[in-house]
Amino acid sequence: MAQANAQRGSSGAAEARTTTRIQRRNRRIILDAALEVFSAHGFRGATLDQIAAEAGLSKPNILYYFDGKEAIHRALLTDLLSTWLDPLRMLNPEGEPVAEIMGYMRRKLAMSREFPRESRLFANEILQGAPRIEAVIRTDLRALVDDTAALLRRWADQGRIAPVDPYHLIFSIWALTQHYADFEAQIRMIRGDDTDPTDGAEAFMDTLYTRLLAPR
Amino acid sequence: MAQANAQRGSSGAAEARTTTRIQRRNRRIILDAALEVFSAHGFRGATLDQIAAEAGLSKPNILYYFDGKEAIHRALLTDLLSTWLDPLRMLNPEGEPVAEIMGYMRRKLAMSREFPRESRLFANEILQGAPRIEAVIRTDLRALVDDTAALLRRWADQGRIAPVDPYHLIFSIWALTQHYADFEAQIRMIRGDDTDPTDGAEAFMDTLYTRLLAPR
DNA sequence: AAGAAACTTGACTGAATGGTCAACGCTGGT
DNA sequence: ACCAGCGTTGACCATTCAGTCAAGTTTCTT
Repeated sequence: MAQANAQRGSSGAAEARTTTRIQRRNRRIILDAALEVFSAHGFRGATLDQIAAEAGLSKPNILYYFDGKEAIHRALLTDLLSTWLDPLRMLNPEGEPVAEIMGYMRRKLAMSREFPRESRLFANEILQGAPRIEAVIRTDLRALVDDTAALLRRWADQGRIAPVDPYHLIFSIWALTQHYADFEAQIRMIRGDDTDPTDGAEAFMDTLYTRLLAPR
Repeated sequence: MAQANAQRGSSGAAEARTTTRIQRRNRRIILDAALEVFSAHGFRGATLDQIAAEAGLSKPNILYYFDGKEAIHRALLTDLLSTWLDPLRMLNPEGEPVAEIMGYMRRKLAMSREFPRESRLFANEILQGAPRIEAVIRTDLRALVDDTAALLRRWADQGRIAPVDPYHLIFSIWALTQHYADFEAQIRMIRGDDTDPTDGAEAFMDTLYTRLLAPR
């Protein structure tokens, strides 16, 4: 860790860093290439040369924009995390409970379909024990989940949804939606490579959660 | 690929290979150590030195028993796959449909709890696109799933379970059970490190599938 | 007991890979 | 038109890591 004048990110001092047009463009190109490579091969499996090739830039040029492999990975995860948690934040406590939960499920499934690379990047990180995002999970995500669980329990107490363990309800939505992105390879091999893995998934999950949550 | 007289595995010729006591013991030790390391760091992230250290053997000794890193990994996956598919094979077409499906779900969940390392090894492989087990998935697993799906559809046609997409039903069981092993780190960080991640999972899934499958 | 075969390892090697550096564009402001 | 500093890269390092080898030690068989 030394030079790299082209720093940005949350750790930079309060100077008015003038990011040029070229900087913005190249950083985006690099992050996109890195997402492609990291999500396909994992952190250790990815090489700077692969990222450079994918980005169409030279390796030293990559390192001109980022402090190292680790820094690129960190930048990706940081960007990802807020995006990843957004659907959960959009739960409206004032809304109709079942519709709200279904909406969350659909948003999450849509993200798996639209951002499978991000999903795999995240899955890889958690599989390794989440060493690089442990702090965020223990604080931000945990608080968000606790709040949501409390809301779900309130809804259950009011008899507006069936009483179920709110944590497992949330985990089940994560599990199902992640699965369609992370295990896409397996699903394709079983259902045929030409089928969209998420085909029918929404209908299935719709039925699943409608029956689970219907107040009795 | 050259020497390594201590070969075994499914590719060996039909000679009566006399595996000694030491060979059996050390191979088991190596595979166990490799499972530990591969499941924690992925294929590329694992090193032979780590495996050797974990096994308490020297690196050349590891290579005396296996043809290379790749061979160890292949051996693990091969061993794993049959174990992994067993619960599905145990579905009894003559049994009571809902009870059979619940039984499958419970067996799968039990495996996630008892063999989280195997689960993560498998998840890692699929995440990378399943390059090393693609053949088995496309043949054995696919056939097994197709058969099971046909059985489920028959049960639905007979009105013994609610009509649901059989493939997504199977995928959902995989997704939920794998999640508790593969995303254990995340679950622990959210629910507290002292809680068993699968606590309450069985009850939740029980409710979930009971309501989904109840004939209407 | 002794020879053969099985087992073990310290010391290497070659390739891959993250990162550095000095030198060379190129561009925008004046 | 010029030049300061941003942008770019070929050529290099240092380290890591899979795999080799020759020389040992242990175990089995008779």
